[in-house]
Amino acid sequence: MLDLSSLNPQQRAAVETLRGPVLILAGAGTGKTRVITTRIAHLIARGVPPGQVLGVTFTNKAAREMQERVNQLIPRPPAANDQKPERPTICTFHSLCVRILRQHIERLGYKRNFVIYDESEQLTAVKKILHHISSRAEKPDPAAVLAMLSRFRNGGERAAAFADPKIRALAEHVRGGYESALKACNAVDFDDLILLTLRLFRGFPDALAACRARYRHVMVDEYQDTNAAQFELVHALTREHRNLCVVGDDDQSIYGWRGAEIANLLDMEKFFPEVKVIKLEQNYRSTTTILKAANAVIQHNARRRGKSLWSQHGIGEKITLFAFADDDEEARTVVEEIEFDRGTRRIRWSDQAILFRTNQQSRPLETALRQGGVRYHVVGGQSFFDRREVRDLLAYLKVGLNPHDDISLLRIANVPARGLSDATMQRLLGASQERHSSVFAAMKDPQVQTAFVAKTRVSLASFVETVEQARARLQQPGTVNDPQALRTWADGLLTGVGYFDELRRSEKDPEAAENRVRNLKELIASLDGAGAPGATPVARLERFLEDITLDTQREEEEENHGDVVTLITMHSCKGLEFPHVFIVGLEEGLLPHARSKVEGTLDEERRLFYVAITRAMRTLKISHCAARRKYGQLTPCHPSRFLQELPKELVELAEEREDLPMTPEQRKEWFAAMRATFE
DNA sequence: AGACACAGGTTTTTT
DNA sequence: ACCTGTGTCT
Repeated sequence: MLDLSSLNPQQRAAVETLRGPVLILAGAGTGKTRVITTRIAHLIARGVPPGQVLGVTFTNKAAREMQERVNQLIPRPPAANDQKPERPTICTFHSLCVRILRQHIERLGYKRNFVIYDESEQLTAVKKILHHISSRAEKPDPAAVLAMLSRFRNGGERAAAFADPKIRALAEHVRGGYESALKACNAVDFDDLILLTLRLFRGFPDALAACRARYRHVMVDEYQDTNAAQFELVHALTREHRNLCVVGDDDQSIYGWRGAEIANLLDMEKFFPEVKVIKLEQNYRSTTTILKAANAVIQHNARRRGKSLWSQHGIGEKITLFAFADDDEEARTVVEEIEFDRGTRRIRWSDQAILFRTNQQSRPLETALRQGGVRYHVVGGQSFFDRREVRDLLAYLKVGLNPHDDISLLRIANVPARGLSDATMQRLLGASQERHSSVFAAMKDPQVQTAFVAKTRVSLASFVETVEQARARLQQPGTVNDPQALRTWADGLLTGVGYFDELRRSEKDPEAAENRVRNLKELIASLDGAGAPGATPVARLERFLEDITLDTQREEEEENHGDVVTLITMHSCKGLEFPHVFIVGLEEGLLPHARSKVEGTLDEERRLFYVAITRAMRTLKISHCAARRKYGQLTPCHPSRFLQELPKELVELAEEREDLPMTPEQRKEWFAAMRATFE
């Protein structure tokens, strides 16, 4: 039997409320994941078939963690009879929808092997349409149009109201073309995954009925981050049986700018009047000082479900407030503090985190850390999958699967150069639009071919041949039982087209070139592990691409190992905790960000500060500067208004220090001397 | 096609 | 300051 005795009364109530709608308001550090996983285990212990339990998260990381912890809690079913033991479904919104769509999407006029476009592919599609529309007067920002498009499609009308009317108009204008362009490529984007599932449910009640019957108990994590479409999806599944348990924290809603509707959580009673609300307020992470500060700050927000964190961890140290002359001094002193803590209090680098509002703030910090000889890693930022060569490889793989995927085809058509110039591709694109066909189909069309000079026709024919051969080899029946078939295929494809040679040639630095090649080879090697063993190479490749598109962070955790300081934005630190936290750049214009004043999202900026504060377990240091280098210019700054919301008695000002040596050499010596002192 | 110069625009980010 | 996209020249 499941042991609930170590839970506090609120946690226990949450775990034991098994039927009907439940809202668990889980403050930062209140054992949320533990409650969710224990509740799932409890459902199963009380006789709910595991297969009827659905847990939905936003990130793959959260899904993995939950999956693991649930597995530890529920007894392994006897592995006897050859039928697979049922497990609860714990996955992200998007992978849930992929599962549903892989079964039913043909009813919506897509082919079952649809590809999923990631953001850069979406952007390419938008750019192409904007180009086509060709509003010569001004050059619109495609990223802004795409963001607005996403808002519209997800039903975030309210949020879109503040936006630039030009962008709005453009987004509305582009919408039709964008949607049909993707559909023509048999491609769906992240939003489509949710929206098409909704369309499926509306158009085909039997599909909805099947999903309702399958998922009788639904839990949703980070509910404050759901957008209108996700909200509808959850409601479609649970409206009837009403076994919906949502977990979240309105005070930690920091993704409004990308469509999250905090109202979904605040107005839960509107749709589920009988909802049972449970507040988790006992925090197991931070000192009382830190929690008092967090409570005081967040109380300045108007519309919220009241909640007040407390803990038994004692008062702890006061919050230290630093005032610096500029961002360089800030960075240097942060490093000095880290090294001082390490020397005097044996605090490891890995117990320290530096939090900032914008990514560009990491630059001076990184410089100072490197000069001080401190190991660090930056969370987020440029992803492995944004690298040019990785995108090229993925495009090749996608074309192998589906040559009618225009975005991928256009990406690789002339990489490496094979005589298909931009002009040629533009004409092909035009021809494909006239014919309502894919670019690849246009390439094969004899009528289209006659429009090109002989040399180009040869290049075209040879490219078409390359693609078709690659596809034929991928589908060869003999390769089913070779676990390395995919790797061999992909490596052969890239080698055959001369991609590796091109990569080596185009990179000046030979070492960097080898690095890129090695990265690619490793990624190709990982194809071996894709999909179910014994499945066809096509199926395994589909699975591989799906996993990569839906889970871009998966490899990045390896760098997390070892004794290194964490540099992270306030947005990506949600869900994490660190013994010692430094929040830098508490200035008007940065936090709250200048843009938030225009957009009227001051509340969300305050929540961001709240999230940052509540990451700290033991000590918290906060700093602001009198001036900061912005776009190359030293600009004066004023302390953030949020600093005044910190109760005075919880804060102490950092002592003035004598100036540190300024040149890098002197500073290195200074740090060496300090280290020597503590040895 | 590739190298170079110039203009413009700089929040947050997962799937 | 720095990165991206675009335009021009070879």
